[in-house]
Amino acid sequence: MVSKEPSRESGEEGPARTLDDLAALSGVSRATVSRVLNGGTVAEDTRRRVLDVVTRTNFRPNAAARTLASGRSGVVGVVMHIDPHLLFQDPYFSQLLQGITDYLAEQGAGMMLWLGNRTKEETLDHVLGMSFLDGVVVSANTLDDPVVDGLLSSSLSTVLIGHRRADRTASYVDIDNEQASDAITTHLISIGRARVGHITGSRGTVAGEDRVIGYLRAMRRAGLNTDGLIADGDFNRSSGVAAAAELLDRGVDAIFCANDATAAGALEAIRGRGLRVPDDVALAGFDDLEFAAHLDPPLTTVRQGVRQQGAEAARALLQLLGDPGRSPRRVLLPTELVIRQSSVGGVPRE
Amino acid sequence: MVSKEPSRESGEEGPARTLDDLAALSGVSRATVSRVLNGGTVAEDTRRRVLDVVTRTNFRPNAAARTLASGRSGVVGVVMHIDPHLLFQDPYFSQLLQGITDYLAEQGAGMMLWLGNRTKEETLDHVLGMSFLDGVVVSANTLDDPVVDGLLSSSLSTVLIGHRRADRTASYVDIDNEQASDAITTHLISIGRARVGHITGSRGTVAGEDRVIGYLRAMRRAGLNTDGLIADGDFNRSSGVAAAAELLDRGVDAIFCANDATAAGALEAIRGRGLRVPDDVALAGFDDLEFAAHLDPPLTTVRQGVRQQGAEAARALLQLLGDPGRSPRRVLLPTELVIRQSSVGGVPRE
DNA sequence: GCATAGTCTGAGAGCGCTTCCACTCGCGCC
DNA sequence: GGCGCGAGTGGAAGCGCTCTCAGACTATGC
Repeated sequence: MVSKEPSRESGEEGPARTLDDLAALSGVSRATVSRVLNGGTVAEDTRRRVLDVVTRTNFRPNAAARTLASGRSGVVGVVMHIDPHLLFQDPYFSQLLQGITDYLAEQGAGMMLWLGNRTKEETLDHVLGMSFLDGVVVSANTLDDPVVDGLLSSSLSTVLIGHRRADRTASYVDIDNEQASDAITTHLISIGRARVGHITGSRGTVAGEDRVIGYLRAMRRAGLNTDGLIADGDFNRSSGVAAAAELLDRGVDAIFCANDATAAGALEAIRGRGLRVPDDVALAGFDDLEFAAHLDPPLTTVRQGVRQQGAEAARALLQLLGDPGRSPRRVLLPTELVIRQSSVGGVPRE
Repeated sequence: MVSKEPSRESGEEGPARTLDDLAALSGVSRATVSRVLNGGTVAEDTRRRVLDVVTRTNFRPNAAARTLASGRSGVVGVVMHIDPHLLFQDPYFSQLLQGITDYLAEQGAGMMLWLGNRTKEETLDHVLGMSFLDGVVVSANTLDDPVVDGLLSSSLSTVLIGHRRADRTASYVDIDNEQASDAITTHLISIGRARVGHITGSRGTVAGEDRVIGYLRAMRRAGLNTDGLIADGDFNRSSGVAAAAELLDRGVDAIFCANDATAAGALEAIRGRGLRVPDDVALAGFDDLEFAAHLDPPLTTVRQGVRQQGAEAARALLQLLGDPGRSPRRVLLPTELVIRQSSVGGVPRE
């Protein structure tokens, strides 16, 4: 004969699988149990009684049912549509991802991840297919990206990492690439360099283009000519070697590279010609990755908190979800000019 | 007056949000729509009619409702409880992750990811809290891991990457570390080395321990003494430098390192003493990471398809989910002995 | 011609939760 | 003493889907 009413004394109860089970066990209605679990107003002793049963039975609410009934899942998507090889290679992306996962984990939010294994169309389809997602953080590196477009035009709350010049309605987190490039270029000018070259990042990326703009702005303001002083790179070391060679042929006394990896390549090229840094050619990068401080000479660069960018993006998304009426969140994170010996040789200033 | 029956001619329909909407639009019942969407038996022209409406309205089924009703979500968890720094640093983990994500994406399965940002208890709690997960792939590196224990004792279908000697019931994917270590050690013996040293991986890891066992087995079989020939490492380059120094002091004519990174460190130490590889000391690693072939001399090592391991784990999980009655899946992937000049100097054999 | 089998479809009962609404108290107020 | 009020609670209606069941109808066999 099976007793329907489990004994209160026994620590051993049938596992409670539903709110109704809990309700029966603690002698209240399902609605009250739900209130206890979700922080509604419940009398203190009722709450305690229910919570006691919850912990004793090791109850876990059914996430699907919860999502269906409430319309929110507590899960957000993270889309980094980048070649996974690059994703894990390039500290930029891995730090970004770390910043995001840290913040989300801290806030108790779940995360689904899409990397660039598939075509953009497939990825977009997969993400939108996960209809329970509350929102999504997406890396927007290139000026034009169907994944980003698709997400923005969907009903999903979306926060971009990196922004798009054309769009003034989307929420995003980014750094002010123009301003930072302007600042570091101005620094190179301020130490007496007049023929400052620039090795660009990948054309078609927001960061790459904006850094060119900042560079040009600084040069123009100083009344300096930039003819032939811009060489195309692609954010990779090898492109730095080639582009630096070009610029050296044309005669430069400083090179501002779109990122640190490129600068490392440029350094190699400069050295290869027997020139000295910074005496003959001053050098600057962008990112302040770990190795930048350990180059010889240590690299002048722009420090951007990549991890922080990830965390900020996640935070912006959660804020947006918490208050849907809220206007788009636009966050421009500050950067810091880090001057080292590759530009001011005699004056180590770390 | 609002027409309940949308005109068939108009390409412009109200967005269909539910199966009932679709049913109304295509003049069938909700059950039939569901059958169309899930591959039930439906008359061909009915199916076409419904699918037409589905695409026209750009319908996306509600994943939460689907999960609630069916009990499966199409989403699996991936738990790699490793310091994220290490995760992105070490090609082993990133390749594993790539293998998993590739396979899952290909199969149309969703993926939630947990990295080692939190304590193991928190992670376990998060994962189990996502009650809609169909199953989970978890990396089991250490002999003892509360996350792995917790998952195995939960009701969640679980596949381990790496296995646990004590457990003969869990599903796992692994390589035969013992056999592979035995083979590479035997190779070193076969080229005439008698004092073969071993630099271990991290103690407490399955891979580390099993490689020691394989090494010992080979040495014993050959009747060789191993006293003082084992030095502790931790899978990192720097530990290879230190441990190799130890072994060289004790006199060895070959060193088998628990992985390639350690071998790179050992190579450095050997060179540092002015000794030649392989003439004075033959060297072998494990993993066959990209750089192994580009060391000087190229490194003899064991190739394990890490990416494939990830893919196999994902596949094993999906198989398990497809047929719950099925007995645990235990997959031991083959490894390949890659002999290069660090052991057989004169005979390049790539 | 009728029983039988096979094919296709609709009705409807959930899945486990949230949340609106209404109801019951006990309290302080005029 | 009656009233309003707020706090606490239960009832019940969904959320959007799956899936069993039974029914309708057609094809087949004897």
